[in-house]
Amino acid sequence: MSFLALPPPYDFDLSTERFRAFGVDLANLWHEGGLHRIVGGREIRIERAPGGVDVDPLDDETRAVVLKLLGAEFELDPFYAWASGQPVLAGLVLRLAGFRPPLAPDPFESLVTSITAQQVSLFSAFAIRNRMTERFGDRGRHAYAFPARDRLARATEEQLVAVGFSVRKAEYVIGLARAEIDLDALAPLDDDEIRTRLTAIRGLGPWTAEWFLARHLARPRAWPAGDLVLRKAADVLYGLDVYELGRRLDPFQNLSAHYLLTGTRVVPAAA
DNA sequence: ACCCAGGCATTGG
DNA sequence: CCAATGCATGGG
Repeated sequence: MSFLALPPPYDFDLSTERFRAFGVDLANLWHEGGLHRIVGGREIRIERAPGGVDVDPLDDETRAVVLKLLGAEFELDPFYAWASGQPVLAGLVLRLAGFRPPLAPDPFESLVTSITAQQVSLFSAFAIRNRMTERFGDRGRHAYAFPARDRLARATEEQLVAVGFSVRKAEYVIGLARAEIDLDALAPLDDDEIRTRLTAIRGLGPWTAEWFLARHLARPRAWPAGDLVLRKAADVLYGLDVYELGRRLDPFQNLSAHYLLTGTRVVPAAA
C-alpha cells in the first residue's frame, strides 16, 4: 500500500462518484470503499488518503495510469477563479470543491465506452458493456480488464449481439478495432484534427469525438454539445442553446461540462 | 404495453 | 441540404 499524492484540491468521494452512479462498472469496479482496475495485467486497488490516494500495488506504470484515471492533470485553481464570477458554476465549484473528473486512461476503451453509451440510457449502456467486458476481458480478483483492442478485432458481430449490442453498434466496435488508425498517435494533434480523424470512422460522430477529447485527452475546450444531459442543463440552468453556452464557457468548457453533469446528480436542487 | 434514454448512419424528400 | 427512421436494452 503506497501513497500517491494528487494536486490539491482533491475530494476522493466526489471524484469517484461516477464509478458508482450508474451501477456496477466491471472495468472500474467500486468494491468495499475502493476503486479496482486492471493495470498491466494486475489488479490494483485505490483508496482514499489525506492529500491523495493509497494504491496497492504501485509501480511506475501504475502511477501514471492512476494519475490519468483520477484527473490529476486538470488545473482546478484557474477554473475556480474564473467560475467564481459565473452564474450557476459559482455555486457548483463551492459545492463540488475538489472534484476532479475521472479520465479514461486508454483511447480504445474511451471510444468503445462512448459507442455503448450512444442513444441509450447509461444504466443500459453499463449493463451491456459489463457483459462485453465479462466475455472479452481478462478477470482479476474482483475487476475485469477492459477488452483489449486486438481481442475485439478477433470477435464477431454475432458475439457482440449476444451480449446485447445492436447489429449496428457491433459493426462499429469491430470496425474500430480493425481500423488502421493508431489511436495513441492522436494525442499530439490539435482538437480539430482529432475531431476530423475520429469522425471519419464509421460509428464515431461529433458527440463521441468530443467526449474523447474531454475524457481521454482532458482538452480544456472540449464541449460535447450533442449530449442530451448537457443540452438539458444549458436550457434549464441557463436558458441558453447549448452551443451559445459553450461559447460563454470558453476556455473552460471541459471542466464546466463535468461540473454541470456531476452537479445534476450530486446537487440536483442547485443544478 | 408502452415511453424514454448522455447518437449515429442511412434513406428519402 | 434537412427531416424522418431504425436501432436493442434497462428502468419507470
